[in-house]
Amino acid sequence: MKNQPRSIGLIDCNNFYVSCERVFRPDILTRPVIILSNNDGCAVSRSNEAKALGIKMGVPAFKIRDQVKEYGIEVFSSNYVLYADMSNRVMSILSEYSPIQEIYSIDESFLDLTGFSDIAERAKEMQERVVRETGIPVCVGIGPSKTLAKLSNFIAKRHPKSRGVFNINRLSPKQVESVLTNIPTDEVWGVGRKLTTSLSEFGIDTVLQLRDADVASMRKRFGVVMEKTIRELRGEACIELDDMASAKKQIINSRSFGKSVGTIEDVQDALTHFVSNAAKKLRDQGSIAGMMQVFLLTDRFRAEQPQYCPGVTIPLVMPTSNTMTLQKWALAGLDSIFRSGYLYKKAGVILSEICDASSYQGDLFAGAPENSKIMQVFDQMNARYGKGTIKLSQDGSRQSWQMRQEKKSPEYTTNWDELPICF
DNA sequence: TCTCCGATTAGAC
DNA sequence: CTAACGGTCTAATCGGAGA
Repeated sequence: MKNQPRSIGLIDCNNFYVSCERVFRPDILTRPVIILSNNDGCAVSRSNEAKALGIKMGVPAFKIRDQVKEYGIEVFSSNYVLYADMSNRVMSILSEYSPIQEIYSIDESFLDLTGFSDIAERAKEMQERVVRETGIPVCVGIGPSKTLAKLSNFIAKRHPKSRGVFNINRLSPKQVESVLTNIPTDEVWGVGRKLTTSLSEFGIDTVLQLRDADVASMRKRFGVVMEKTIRELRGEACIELDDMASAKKQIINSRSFGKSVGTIEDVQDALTHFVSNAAKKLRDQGSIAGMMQVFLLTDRFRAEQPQYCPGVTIPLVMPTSNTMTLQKWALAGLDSIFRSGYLYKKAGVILSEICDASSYQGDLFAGAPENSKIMQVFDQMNARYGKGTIKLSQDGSRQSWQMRQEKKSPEYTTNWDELPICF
């Protein structure tokens, strides 16, 4: 039993954001489509047609304006409410196919399929069910390690012959070699731009070369992550599936502004809003934070303007998740770093030193950790009557910094008011 | 010189 | 027409301060 290879599945939604939009827009099923990042900044999801037109991942929107016009590319702002809801539907279906699921990102899930005798049929079935019940097409990659499952998924996506399912465990060693020799190292999970360059200087350009490199010397040169990657490529499962959604160790809320702002009032308004969001996330995972950082950035793409990117770290003597307390400290921090005469493009807050709210013993003389009753009521009201029903006075009341989102589709699945059809 | 810790980097999506 | 290059998260590594 122990000698049987693990069968780890990696299910990845195809062009996820584009696919979500297409579910409600059958008219764009065969058209080039792209989805822009926050602030309508960069292309972060592309349909195959858009990829074929040469639209690169992450390209700034203004740089492809001409192609958008010439080819009639359909452009959408990010609609995270919709994507999150579609993701939940997909993940929920997938969860029925294994008791061990790790939801790795909004559009990817690992499943442990080890021990199932009918892996090929299961993979096929989950793929068909997801597309039938949600409209989202997915590919399934299977391998003895997470890294090889990811690589299998890449093969499934690239080779139409696989029909969206590929299991590297079914290949002979010879076949594996011929497959891996045709894939460049940068397709490997954990190998990014820098490593690709360094590896190439070492004469390593294909996945096969990387797999067969000497572990000891590679570790010495590139570190422990590289060693794990190589072992995983050899079929040794070094990275376990992480069943439980683990509590975040750091919570960031930051945003680029729709246009740069120069007054402290505008930055205060944005910052209090970011703190509200971050504190809500903190409470949702039942945590409190012991450290807060506040930062400001001017527009780094405007080299001719004076640049100033300050930040301040604020230790919280009494860890808390109370929005009002956190906002008070954030505004004090802002006062200490804000300088007029600059145009700020982005601001944000980082909560860290996060621990469990219930485990915190508190200061003997300070009494119990800050009474969180008021925040509980606050959260309950917003949950019941809708986000933003109650908020603190300063939170996001100005519009000056709001991000651009000019092409957002309706929240089809979660908001009656946005449905395009009148009943 | 060693250790600790915050800051930076690299990677993922 | 404006003006126009994202947001979170983790882990490893770097490098300075203090012991």
